[in-house]
Amino acid sequence: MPSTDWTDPECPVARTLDLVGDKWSLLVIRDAMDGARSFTEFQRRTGIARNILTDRLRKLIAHGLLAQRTAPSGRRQEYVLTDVGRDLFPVILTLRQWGERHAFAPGEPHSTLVDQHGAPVPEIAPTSADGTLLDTDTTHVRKTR
Amino acid sequence: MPSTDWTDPECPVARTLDLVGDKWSLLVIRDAMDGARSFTEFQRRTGIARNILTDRLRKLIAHGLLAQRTAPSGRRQEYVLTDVGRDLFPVILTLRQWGERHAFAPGEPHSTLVDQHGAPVPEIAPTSADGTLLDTDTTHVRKTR
DNA sequence: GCATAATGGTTTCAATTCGCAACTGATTGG
DNA sequence: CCAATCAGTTGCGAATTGAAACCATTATGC
Repeated sequence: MPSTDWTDPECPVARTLDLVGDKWSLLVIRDAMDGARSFTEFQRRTGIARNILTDRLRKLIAHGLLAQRTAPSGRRQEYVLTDVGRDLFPVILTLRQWGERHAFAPGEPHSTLVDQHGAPVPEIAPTSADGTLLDTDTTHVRKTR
Repeated sequence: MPSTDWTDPECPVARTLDLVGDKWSLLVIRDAMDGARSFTEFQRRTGIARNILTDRLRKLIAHGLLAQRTAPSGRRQEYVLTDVGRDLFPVILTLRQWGERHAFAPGEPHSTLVDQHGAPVPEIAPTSADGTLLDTDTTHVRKTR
């Protein structure tokens, strides 16, 4: 099932980017997480061209991030996140938080992610098992042995 | 300085993707985080075409994620992450962890991110202020007021 | 019952992006 | 001086993208 020619086969970052590493795929995922179900709804929210939307939906389905099914009501199609797709939540969240920090002028308004009680979602901070903060300087990649 | 025509101006996710939402930019960032400094080193690690690498380095510099400077030793150029670029660490990490979970067959080997003591970096789990786990179902976007 | 719109596409075609390969110009090493 | 390396630039064909038009089914209005 998976695409066999990875950009960098043993790097998980590169494999993920081979699957969703373009602007539209991740925006489709974002909107699916926020409740979009139908072709037209994705098109309206993202503003993506329809042929590209067709292509991206197919690819996401082919890779198991979305499932296509006939809507319970009429004969509509609907596109819902699978568990695999839903598991991109931390990716979308970190993209959002970076954007909030660095892609807006100070004081410029933007949408916010809130929990069930309406409280803003706290910023994600990668920590080691012992609780110390992790960043570029305190981690490194160990190649496959 | 920033690009003025955003795909979706008030969504931080969309803004971030406008800046780094392509495969190559994020792979360059990944390699910069893992120690790459020179044009040739980026080219060797990513396998990217050189004209595309030129373009991506320029864009990342223009948006303030990379800084270009003359290397301390000779008269070589080097490209180093700014604080803004370094702050993409959680994004790269979540992309990596999703890939580890879903883009490899069970038992298939892949590189791993470890901390200074060689311990694997734990998986990131978004939590609310009170410590409860957050996901797609327990959060939603609040539009700008 | 007929017109009209929406839904989920496909087709067409122009523009953009991509990547290979060749060339450049400035250094560096021997 | 000669060869190699570095950091590109240029040219060009191929692949990808995007806007708009078209199409075949259902729904909906009146």
